[in-house]
Amino acid sequence: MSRTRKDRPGRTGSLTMADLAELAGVSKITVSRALADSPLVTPETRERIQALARDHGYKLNVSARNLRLRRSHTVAVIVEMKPSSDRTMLDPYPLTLLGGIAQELTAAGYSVLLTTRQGAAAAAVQAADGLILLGQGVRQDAVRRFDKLGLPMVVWGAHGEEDAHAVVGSDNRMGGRLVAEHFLRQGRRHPVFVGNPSHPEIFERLSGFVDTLTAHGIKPLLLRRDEFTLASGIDAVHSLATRKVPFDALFACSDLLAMGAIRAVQELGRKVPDDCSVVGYDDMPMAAAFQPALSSVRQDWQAGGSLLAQKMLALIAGEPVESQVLPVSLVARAT
Amino acid sequence: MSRTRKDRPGRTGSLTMADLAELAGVSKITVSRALADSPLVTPETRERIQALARDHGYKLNVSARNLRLRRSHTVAVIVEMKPSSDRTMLDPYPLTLLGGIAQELTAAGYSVLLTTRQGAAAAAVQAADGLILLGQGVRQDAVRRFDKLGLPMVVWGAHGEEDAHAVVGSDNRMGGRLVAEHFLRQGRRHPVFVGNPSHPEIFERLSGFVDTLTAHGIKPLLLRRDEFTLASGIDAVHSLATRKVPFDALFACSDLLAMGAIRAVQELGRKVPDDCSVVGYDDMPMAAAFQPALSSVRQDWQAGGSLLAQKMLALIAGEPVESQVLPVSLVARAT
DNA sequence: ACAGCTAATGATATCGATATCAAGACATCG
DNA sequence: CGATGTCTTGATATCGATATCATTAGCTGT
Repeated sequence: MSRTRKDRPGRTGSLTMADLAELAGVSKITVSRALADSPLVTPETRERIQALARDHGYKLNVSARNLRLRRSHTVAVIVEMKPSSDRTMLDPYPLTLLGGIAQELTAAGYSVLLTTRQGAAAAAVQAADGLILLGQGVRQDAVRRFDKLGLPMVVWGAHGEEDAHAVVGSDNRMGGRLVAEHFLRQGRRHPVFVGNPSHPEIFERLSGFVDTLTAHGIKPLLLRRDEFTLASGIDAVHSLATRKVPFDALFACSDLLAMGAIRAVQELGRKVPDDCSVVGYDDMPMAAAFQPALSSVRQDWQAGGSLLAQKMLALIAGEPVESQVLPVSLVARAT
Repeated sequence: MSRTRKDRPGRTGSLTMADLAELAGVSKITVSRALADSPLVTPETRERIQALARDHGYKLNVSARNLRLRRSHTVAVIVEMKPSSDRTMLDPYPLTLLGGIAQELTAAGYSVLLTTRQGAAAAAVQAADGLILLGQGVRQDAVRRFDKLGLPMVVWGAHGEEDAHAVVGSDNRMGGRLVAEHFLRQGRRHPVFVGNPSHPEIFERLSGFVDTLTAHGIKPLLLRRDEFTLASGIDAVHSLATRKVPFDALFACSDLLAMGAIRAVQELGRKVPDDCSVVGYDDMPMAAAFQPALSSVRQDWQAGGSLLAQKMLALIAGEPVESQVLPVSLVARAT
């Protein structure tokens, strides 16, 4: 029984370049060149081999090529996906960041390898040409751990004092300041920040907010809420009411939280924005259709993703890359 | 100053098993076994080698292993990302599907390779152990094209008549029927469907909607809108008003569209739901906080993602897999 | 003591592609 | 006519891991 490669059991039934070479009566390397459109082979034989490859459904073995070329045209994106009640990357908005990254990288011919920090899958990360970290603070140990891989790396989040790598993030401090100024213009006396400041980005919003207000002699209250849900916003306001804490302005660090808060304030029989103004964060599309129309700080997640990807591509190309903060803007509507 | 990249001279900078072997005074294969916790090596030498690997920061070359083992522990997810005005996978909700997939697969030790249909990046797909297709209709040529790769494949979307592969999707027809019955119970006479029926899933919603209504002697109107935005919803209602078409019930195929429509209806001086009831789709979290509280068809994208992933894992394990439709439910609120 | 057995390790081939260098065919030029 | 150069193709080594089969050391049993 002749062992032709045609009758290999099962597998993918895929031929190798060696098979093609035999079929065409040339050597492997000629096949390799022909398929790569190398000018080193006669147009005639190139055509012939390419046709052969098409007809027989030849499929390149990417692992073999990656091994030989020592690059994978793949960028790993590592997201924080702890199943806790914390805001996870599985939320729609952080995922938008991923969408921006994917769009930019695939346009450049790169693939995106999506992984979590935990899990055995982390092994695959090492095959990547670069690393984008989402959802973990910059100073976390995770960042240092991945730094050890020696891969080009870009991080999304708050900026550290002395970052060893490029960081891209929204200007959260500016977001806090804009809202503070908004409240000051309205003459509010008892502003409250609602959110989870243990999250570095949100901490920055808080500090921009607090700094601006205290500079004007106003001392805001911090109401800590870990969840970014409607219920959490409602609950936050209830908590203020039962404690009889005075408040006339709320800065919630997500739109959902803000909407919940507004409903709760209204249920207390108080008017928004007359008795209490409210500002959210992210400016989701329906913020404008909310009643009353929600004021919110807009940050462009998708643009952030694109930027992360662009910096990554630059790093891979060996160019130097700087950290960058993306400006945010306050969209002042009714509340 | 940019210290973006570790500047090692020449080489890849990382050692290989051969290097470790030399350091430990054993052979490559012993190193391989030691690192794989194989019982074939003495616990003592295993410890020694593992310590050595740690100390020297040894990193496995995944491409090499993939080549040898002929599997990559990677599942490719191919999403439709055309930059048209169509609903793209970059929208938050379809991305949630991806979140579910990622969570399930990474928990099982697999990585997710995210790619678009176009682009050279498609090459990397062939290295995957399986393929999940999102965002393209089942009967599209794209599906057939990827089918040729001979990889385990699962598709998200509407179910075809005779599918050659496993399809998972929401029960869109049921969604349409539920809304139709809701309108019938309310005694509505002039229901309108707002959305883009060229999208197979949305076409199913439409047909479930229409079939149920016509069975009760009511003929709904189709108002075609391609975008899933607030503006589009507003515009849709305006178009009805200027054409003086009578309507007393709107079924919008996204919540955003529904919210825009509601605002437009209210601006016309008509009451929701008294003069016109409205139902959206997806039941986004803030649907409940909308005023009036939005009724919506709930579909669990993330669960869909998990299910896709589970079926993929089963396929990879060689088990047979059936197509499946996920039930949806109508969350009837004020509108 | 010697055949027979297990435990631990190693030599070699292999996965499928590409880089390097060499070689044959053919044309050009002094 | 021989030397040189260009064009096309090929033989071989290599990337870094693992499978297979062979080998050695240590142990038991009668």
